[in-house]
Amino acid sequence: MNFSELERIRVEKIERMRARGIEPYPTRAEVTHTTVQAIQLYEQAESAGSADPVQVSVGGRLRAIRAMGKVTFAHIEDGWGRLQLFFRVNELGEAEMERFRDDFDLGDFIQASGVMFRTRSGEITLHVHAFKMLSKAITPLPAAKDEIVDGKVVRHAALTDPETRYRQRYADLAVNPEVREVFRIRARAIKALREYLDNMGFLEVETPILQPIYGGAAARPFVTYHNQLKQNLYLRISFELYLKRLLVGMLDRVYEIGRDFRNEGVSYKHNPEFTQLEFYMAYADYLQVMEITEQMIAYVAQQVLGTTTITFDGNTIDLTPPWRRLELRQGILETTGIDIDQHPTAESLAEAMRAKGMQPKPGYSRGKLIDTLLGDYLEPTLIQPTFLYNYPRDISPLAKSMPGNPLITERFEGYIGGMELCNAFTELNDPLDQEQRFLEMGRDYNADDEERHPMDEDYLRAMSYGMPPCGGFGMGIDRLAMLLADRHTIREVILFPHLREEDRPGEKSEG
RNA sequence: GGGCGUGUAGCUCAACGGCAGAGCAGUGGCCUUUUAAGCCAUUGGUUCAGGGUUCGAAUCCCUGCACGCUCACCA
Repeated sequence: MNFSELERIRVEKIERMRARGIEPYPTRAEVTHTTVQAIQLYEQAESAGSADPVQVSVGGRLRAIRAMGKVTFAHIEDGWGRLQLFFRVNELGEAEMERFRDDFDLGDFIQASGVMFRTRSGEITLHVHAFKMLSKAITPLPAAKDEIVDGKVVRHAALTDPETRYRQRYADLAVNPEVREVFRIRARAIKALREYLDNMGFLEVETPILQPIYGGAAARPFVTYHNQLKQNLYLRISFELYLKRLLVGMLDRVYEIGRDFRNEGVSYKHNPEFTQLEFYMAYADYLQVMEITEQMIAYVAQQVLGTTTITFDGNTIDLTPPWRRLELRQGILETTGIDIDQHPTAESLAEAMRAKGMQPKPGYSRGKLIDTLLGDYLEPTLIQPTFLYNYPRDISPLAKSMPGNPLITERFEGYIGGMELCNAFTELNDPLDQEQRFLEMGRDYNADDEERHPMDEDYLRAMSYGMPPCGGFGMGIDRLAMLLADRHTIREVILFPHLREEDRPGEKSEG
């Protein structure tokens, strides 16, 4: 390891400690309470009027040291909270006071034992009678100082550089407690989703991540290779086709929470790998799935935040069911003045768009043009929860057509905060129709090999055994976490988001 | 991939063609109820990398790298 001057000073402290027979990385701790438990214990004793000393042993990272000669104050922080420590020469003696001063730095993990009390200024504090090093930090944490303003911790000069925060998430988490809270929110949301679906009788399953044929979405895959099988495998871009096979096998309600991989550009709402929830429910249609969706999201918000009203990007958003339902055609008509029903062909629709001063991509299908209208004009306006429903068939190859209108499918997408959150439909379960859709898709993408999807023969074989009518649902968990934690880029809700490889010392990067 | 922007001490930031600085952190000292403790002293720099212009470059120009924003792409 290459050490900076600051680090070298700490390494020398380690050597001095070892020379004195003190282990800077002891094998075991003897911690009896968390910081928060220690404070609660004292508050209980206080309100009960007990005179018995409240003895605790706590562990945590040193976040502040205020040495004042014969007395020293410090704050430690553990995963639950923070606690002030009070060291006084009267109890510890000169030698121990000196040992603390010489051996300990900000960032070190310390164990402290003693009796809880209140200082003159009223802060519940541990009066330290004994302490030991639990783990010596060599690298100083990105410095930050705290100020208590109206009972809230205000952190000054915290680590803010996004590159450092993402590359060294451990340091980010260590000094920015609100970042830790984001990932607690995320974990609670996933737990609540599981609870909700489990209570409905859904079975959680795991399906292949390495797939011989990828499908279920339109995205370029990551490709890998199995040496013994001598074949290419693809990292899944969705779970859909495998989960629906399970309905053929009489697992009527299944869901999976896991990682999808899409070899596409990154943005504030796209990461190459992201977490998805998909569920499939036999004998349900997209209207029932719609109701489940709004109930489920409201449940999750209630469990995670204790309310169904959230704040996202400055907007107050009410997740209470029922959510607004807006036919896609109507939504586009209202935001652009274009009635897609009046334009049954791509040419006609493109002409209408040009008449409005838009620049539709040449060669786009009618469905892709509609998707452009949706993404560019309608989506940003959908701040309050909204279900857009009834999508064109040619951009919905796995969804069932509406009875009596083969060009429209029973599909909806849920939008919140101007962002697509989920996508669902009445699943296509007619194997002959499905084969036809695959063929149409192949034609659409014939020109561009990268986007063309291979025909999944085994999926058709499964469906030809008979698939019950069913509703299916997919949702980006990262985006849900963004909404619940009020974070505006996906990297803030992914612990280790992808960044370009870091320049390594000694290696010249080639132009 | 395109456009715009950023890159200076461990962290947060100044200096914008003329001696590379501050606060915090660090180091040494004083201080027995502090809490962004205070006071005194002090260390610390390949100014992202490489090239160019200039008497002189952190500053201007070029190239590269990384990051951010944005556009494109992403049923």
